[in-house]
Amino acid sequence: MDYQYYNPRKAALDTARSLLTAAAQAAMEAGTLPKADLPEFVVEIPGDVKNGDVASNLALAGARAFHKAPRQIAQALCDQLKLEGSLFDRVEIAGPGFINLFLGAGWFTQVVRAACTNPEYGRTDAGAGKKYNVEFVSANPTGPMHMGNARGGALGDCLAACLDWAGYDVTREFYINDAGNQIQKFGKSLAIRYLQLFKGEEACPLPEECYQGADIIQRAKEFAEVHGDAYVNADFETLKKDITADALPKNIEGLRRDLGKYRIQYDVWFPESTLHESGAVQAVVDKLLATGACYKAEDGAIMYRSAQYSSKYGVANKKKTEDGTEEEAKDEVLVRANGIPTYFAADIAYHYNKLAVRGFDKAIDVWGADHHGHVARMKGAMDAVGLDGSRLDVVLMQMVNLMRDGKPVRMSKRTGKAITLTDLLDEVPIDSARFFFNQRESSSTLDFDLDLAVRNDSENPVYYVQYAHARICSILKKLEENGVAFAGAEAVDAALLTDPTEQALIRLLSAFPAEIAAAAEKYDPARITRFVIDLATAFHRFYNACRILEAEPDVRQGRIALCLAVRGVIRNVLQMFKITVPEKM
RNA sequence: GCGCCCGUAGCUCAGGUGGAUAGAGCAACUGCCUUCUAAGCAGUGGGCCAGGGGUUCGAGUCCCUUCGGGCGCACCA
Repeated sequence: MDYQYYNPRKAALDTARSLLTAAAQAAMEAGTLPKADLPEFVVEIPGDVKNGDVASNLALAGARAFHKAPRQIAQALCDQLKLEGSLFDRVEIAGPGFINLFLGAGWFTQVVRAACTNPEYGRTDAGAGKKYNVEFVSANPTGPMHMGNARGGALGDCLAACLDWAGYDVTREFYINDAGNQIQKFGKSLAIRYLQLFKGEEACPLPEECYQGADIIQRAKEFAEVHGDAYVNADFETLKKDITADALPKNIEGLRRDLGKYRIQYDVWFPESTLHESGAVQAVVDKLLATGACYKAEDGAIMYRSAQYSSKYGVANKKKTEDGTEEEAKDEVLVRANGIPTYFAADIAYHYNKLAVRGFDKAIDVWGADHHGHVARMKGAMDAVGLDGSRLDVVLMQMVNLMRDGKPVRMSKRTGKAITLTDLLDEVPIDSARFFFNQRESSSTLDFDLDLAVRNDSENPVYYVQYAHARICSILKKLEENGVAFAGAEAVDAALLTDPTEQALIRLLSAFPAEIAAAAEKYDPARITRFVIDLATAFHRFYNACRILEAEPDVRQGRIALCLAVRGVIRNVLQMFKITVPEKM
């Protein structure tokens, strides 16, 4: 059998649903149930295995439609269930009328065989090759990256991996904000720092609104080393332009290098400046003017009627006026009176580029929750330019609290400034950082325990998972040394794996492809982190309950297959998330 | 004021489109290595799921509301 894209959990649920549907039809034809439209019903994996492998509430949900007691309906359905040749070999009516189905040994055998032979077990074609663009971090190239970027990097990269494994055609993208106000501010800060080198700080003080970081001084020094004082008496705008041209590429390269160290490789680095240069920004503004979504204000600025497009995607932000009363959300500026477009204008052009020019089916943006106010207007803007706002999804992630000794830490001891991504990675292993940032759903604030992240023991969940992998490698080596070889998946019979820990392990293994698909659908890679911890736990339990080397040969073959399967799944998860996969610890 | 996120064990958190007795880890206590990695496992205790209303066979989950905490409401990005 070909196990490519095999999803055993989905197979079980889909089979159960169609068996029940067929049974309901048969019961209606046989007259044991009155003819009626089939109600909506649930087919699910119960929390407790005593309640079956798959359970359905069809009889409960159908009480009204069939005018019968749920247990009677359940009986009528079970009388018509054709389990022969299906994945199931037993059915039970329980409690108020639940129908509980029990999977046969054949299904368990398939799961183990698939998981131990298919090196890409977990991969499915659920995404049908749709083109998805995941844009994340997109930090300003004007300074170092912060904790939000650290979380966003781990989240975006691992989300992209989940989408890839779920069968989407994924592009990882970084949007370089190399145009606009903050670049002007960047240039001004650099220029002043440069002049200070020759004239002293008193002669040209750095204004409050400029970037205060030491990195700016460093770049100014680098420029001075090459050009000396040649620019001291030059026109200030010329200095700004030339020093920006020198420093900006270095900063972008720095972002690339730091993110690379964090094991993030982008497919596309997209510079905002190209949208201005190519006329793409102008083009969307013209388009919006032509449709009437935009108009020219008295002072010459181009305004966009934001609210009427964004209301579909959420309530528009109300503005508060000085006397405390509210007014309707006012129109937004796309091009200032001085002719310079706002960030929003460029952003519309950028997302238009993703969806219309490059033809992505979906654009997913990972944003800090502090930008949530922009989600509705951005989606609305997609409608306004003639696209579909639902093709843009925004994953909002909440803040990170760094914790040390149980207390939040805000500032770096070394620099006295906010802790940067580089600071974090100097202190904490990259494995821990990537794992920890994906332990919580993005919608929850995340406490990052610095003490825990550096620990080399089982309390650190990343070590716990890695240890399970190393332990399996060690067992397999031991077997090899004892001349015990794996006879191949076809020899595996899961009916011999009857220990509760073995059954639990197989059930978990069976869920892996569905878990990845769910992570992709919900944009939530954290569930894979939790899954792999659960899998490691289930393995350690199995290891303590069952001997492998001394087991009966047929049982031993099954247990070796379990080891291979678990090793493969842990390896796949860690590799997806770009975490080291140690064979020895 | 308006909007978004959160509120579950002492702490950090899980709890598919409502389902059966609300689960882990940490912390506390008790056991398990002459046997494949003890960086592991087993067990014990611990809960008005923030409060109050609703919806129904059935609510931690859905609706309304109150109270706490975080984050936003720029011709910044």
